[in-house]
Amino acid sequence: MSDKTEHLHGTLDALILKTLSRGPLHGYAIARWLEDTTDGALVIEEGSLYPALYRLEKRRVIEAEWGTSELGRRAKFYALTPRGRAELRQRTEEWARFAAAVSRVLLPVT
Amino acid sequence: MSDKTEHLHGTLDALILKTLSRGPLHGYAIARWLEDTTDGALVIEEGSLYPALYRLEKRRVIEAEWGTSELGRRAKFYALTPRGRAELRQRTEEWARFAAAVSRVLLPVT
DNA sequence: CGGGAGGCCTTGACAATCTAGGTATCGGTG
DNA sequence: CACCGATACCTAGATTGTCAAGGCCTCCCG
Repeated sequence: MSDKTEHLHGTLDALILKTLSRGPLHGYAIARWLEDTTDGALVIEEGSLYPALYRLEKRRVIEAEWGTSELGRRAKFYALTPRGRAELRQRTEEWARFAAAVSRVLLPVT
Repeated sequence: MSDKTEHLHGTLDALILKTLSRGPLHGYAIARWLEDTTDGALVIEEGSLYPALYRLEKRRVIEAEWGTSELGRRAKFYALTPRGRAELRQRTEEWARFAAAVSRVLLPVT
């Protein structure tokens, strides 16, 4: 239905961090939230999501804790660490610069 | 000096096509032009560029012809095919949607 | 003569994503 | 009751595209 999401490359981490910046969430909810708030423009495959979460946890930019979801299911909640906030700031800035550069090239009508 | 350009993933093809949309250029000039017009925000490594050009040529969205550069050197000039123009349109649209979605998530201050 | 810039190319490593599976629980429906 | 879809997690393997680092050749300039 929608795009090749290969674009995500290098962006997923930032998206996850940003999603968590409004409070802890479990993995499934992160994917849901991203897809919902972008009206399906972003599709987060579970095969990308969980490895990404694991990476981020290992680098201590997020931390995990088992809990119970809104629907009463066992779920692992992730929260941003201070390092995570710092990294989010930096990644966001990188994205902004990159996106601006690409848009400057791509969007002008020739 | 500048960013990790890993972001390029999936975007390089579109950037090349767009660069060629203003007329044939040789590989080296494509990289130069992209870096210049983005003030160095985009850095195109030759190890990414030439494989990309080869891919695009094989898919017949660009075609190559040997010629002579402005400086009198042997150089391979690439030109957009009709299929290339179509693909450029499509890729540009995809990028726009993707970038809009990511920006919508990433840029709001929380 | 040496070196840098212009030009092209390739090999191998690496990193991130996707595909496609798997597990388990719960709620609703035929 | 049997089943299926949604919720929730996880993983192995293939794929892909980028990067790093090299090599090649020619021209020009100091």
